[in-house]
Amino acid sequence: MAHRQAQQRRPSIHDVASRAGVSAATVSKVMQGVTTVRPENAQRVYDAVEFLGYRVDPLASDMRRAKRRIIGAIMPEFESEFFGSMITELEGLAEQRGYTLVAASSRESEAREKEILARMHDWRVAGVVLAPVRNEHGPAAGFMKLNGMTGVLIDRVLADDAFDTVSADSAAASAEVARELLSKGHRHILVVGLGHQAATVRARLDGFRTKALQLVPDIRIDVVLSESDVEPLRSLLRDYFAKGERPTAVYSLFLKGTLVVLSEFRRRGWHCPDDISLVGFDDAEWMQVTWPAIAAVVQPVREIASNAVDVLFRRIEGEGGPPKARLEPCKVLMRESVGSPGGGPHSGGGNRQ
Amino acid sequence: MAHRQAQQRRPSIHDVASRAGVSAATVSKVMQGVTTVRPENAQRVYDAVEFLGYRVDPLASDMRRAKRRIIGAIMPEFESEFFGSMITELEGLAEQRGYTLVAASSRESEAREKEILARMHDWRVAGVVLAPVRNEHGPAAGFMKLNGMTGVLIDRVLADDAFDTVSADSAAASAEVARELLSKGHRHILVVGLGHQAATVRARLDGFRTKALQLVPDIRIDVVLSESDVEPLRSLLRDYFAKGERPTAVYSLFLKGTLVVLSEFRRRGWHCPDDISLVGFDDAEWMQVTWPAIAAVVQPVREIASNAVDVLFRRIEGEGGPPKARLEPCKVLMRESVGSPGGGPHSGGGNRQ
DNA sequence: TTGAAAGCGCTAACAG
DNA sequence: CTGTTAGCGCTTTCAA
Repeated sequence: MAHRQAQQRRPSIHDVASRAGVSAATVSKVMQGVTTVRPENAQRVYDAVEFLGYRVDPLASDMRRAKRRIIGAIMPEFESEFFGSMITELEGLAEQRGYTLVAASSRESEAREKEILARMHDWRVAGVVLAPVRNEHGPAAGFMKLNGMTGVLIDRVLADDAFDTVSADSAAASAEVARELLSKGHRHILVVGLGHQAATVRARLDGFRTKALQLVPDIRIDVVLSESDVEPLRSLLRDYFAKGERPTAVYSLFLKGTLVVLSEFRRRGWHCPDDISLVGFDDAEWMQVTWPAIAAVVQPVREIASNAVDVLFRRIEGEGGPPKARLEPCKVLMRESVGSPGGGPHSGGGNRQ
Repeated sequence: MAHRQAQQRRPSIHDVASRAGVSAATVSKVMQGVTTVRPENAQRVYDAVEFLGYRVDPLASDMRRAKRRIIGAIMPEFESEFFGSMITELEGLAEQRGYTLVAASSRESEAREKEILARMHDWRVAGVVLAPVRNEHGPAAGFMKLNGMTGVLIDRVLADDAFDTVSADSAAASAEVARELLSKGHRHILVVGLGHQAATVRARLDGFRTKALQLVPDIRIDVVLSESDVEPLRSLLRDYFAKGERPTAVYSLFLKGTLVVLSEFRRRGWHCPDDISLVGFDDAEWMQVTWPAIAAVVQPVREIASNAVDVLFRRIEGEGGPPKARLEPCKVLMRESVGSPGGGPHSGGGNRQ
């Protein structure tokens, strides 16, 4: 029970000390669970703490310590389920270790990414979980390196010579998508992506292409990549289909791409899977309630988050050694949006989920 | 240009002071833009700052100031577009004012909400933007009140006697949905909601019902409310339809409800709008690319965020007066999921995008 | 086992 | 206009 009324100033360690009749140093020790305090005194401290409703000021406390118990997280956006859950996970994990997470969105801008990082450096964060906008070679990673910050890179990265990385095994997942689509009989497939995310998009594309060519050497794979932004993709795609191209399946390498593809299908009046099949990288809750349900590659958010945090704290605690690159396996959920080419209505058998 | 190499210790204000040949106090003044410093000295400080790559430590600085330039944000979740954009907006707004945003997810738990708040209080945040799990009367708001914290309540709130509130005008939006559905000829409508969000769900329900009854006194409105969680809603809904109920339209009062409704439609093989119409509170990107596109009420995220921050800073700066309750107008986007009852295939005319 | 003293990095009050 | 002094709230030697 807090006995103080809505107070002006919160009680400080000295208030506790004087009420308990000990020194601030002793209170500090008790609060940190040091065992060399006489039980009698400890009890007096506990009583005073309870009476005053005292709580340690974590910032003041960090001020004196070596490292601050804060970790930073920088994501390209907060609006998607993927990064939203990522932040939720990271926050929980940080909290478990007695750290506070400060999260910021780079809003897909490398410039902003670097500014945020500089601000986090000002905050003397103990470490940073950075999901770079583009890849591991951006200015933000450079800044971290230059300033000797400790951090881990996630998501749109493959491997780095300065930082540990944790990401989804895009290549393997894409290979599996290739296997699934080819096994359904698709022989002309369009792959849609965003070029500037280099690292991962490349891995996804290569993983898909390599496996596909290995299984069916004369498979036809078209690629529509938008270099910079999502919007151009819309017209590139429109042009592609306007030329009369008629692949039997589309594999979108990222979530917004899947939305763009769907909206292009709408425009042309095509339905999945009767007119064309679709698989997207990145799952979302709505994909299983729409009709048809959209097949998707599910990234293991929890695994990525927990590995990232593990690795990060290992570095924070001073563990050395060369940076490691972790890849976490994805799940591929084939849903109704995938059928057999030419299957037509009510014949696209073999759908799971 | 920073001339230091990857340093062990960041330069402090004293390093700058001694290099510039002035006192720390003078450096502090220069950094804060105080104009009463002799230009010559100011220049020496700037030079030293640049040479050393010095940046003020915001935490140390706050330590001495009255208030810390940190504001906290607590959202029920980060996974949805709504709260994701909310955080993005809040972060940007806080940053504009030189504040850092510390965000946390209560994960739909009032217990956790209160814990987070206590931690933020420990941090001596200048203010809090709280989107309560349930409503303005939860334990978290009580905690804030009790501890004299300054804050603003958003989203699932209507009005409070201790804090300013900012939320979407759910009632007005729901009235508009009623008007739209009735004008299309619907006379039997199911409303689906989650009871425990009391404040807003009640407003949405009442807004809808009042307007509907006013327009068509003998309209039939069924209500399926799940008290606690989303999952029970699924079976309640199943039972409802199993009884043979056959409304011509469904209005879901919250996003997850819309997903549940859609998935129930799937299960029964019903298509919108031919078999039944659907409108959901809360918009999402995917809703305009699915087939049919889902009609939705769009909450004005930016307006809510910017008003919340305005109001909050006004309080932080000591402005008095009774708490105000703001309601921001929503947009209702009627899309293909809404047609006329009995319209059947290709006759659900009058759809707008 | 304890507490006095010395700060962490910064700012504010007040002499000079 | 500038520097000295005195802290913010806490932790950490280190001597007692």
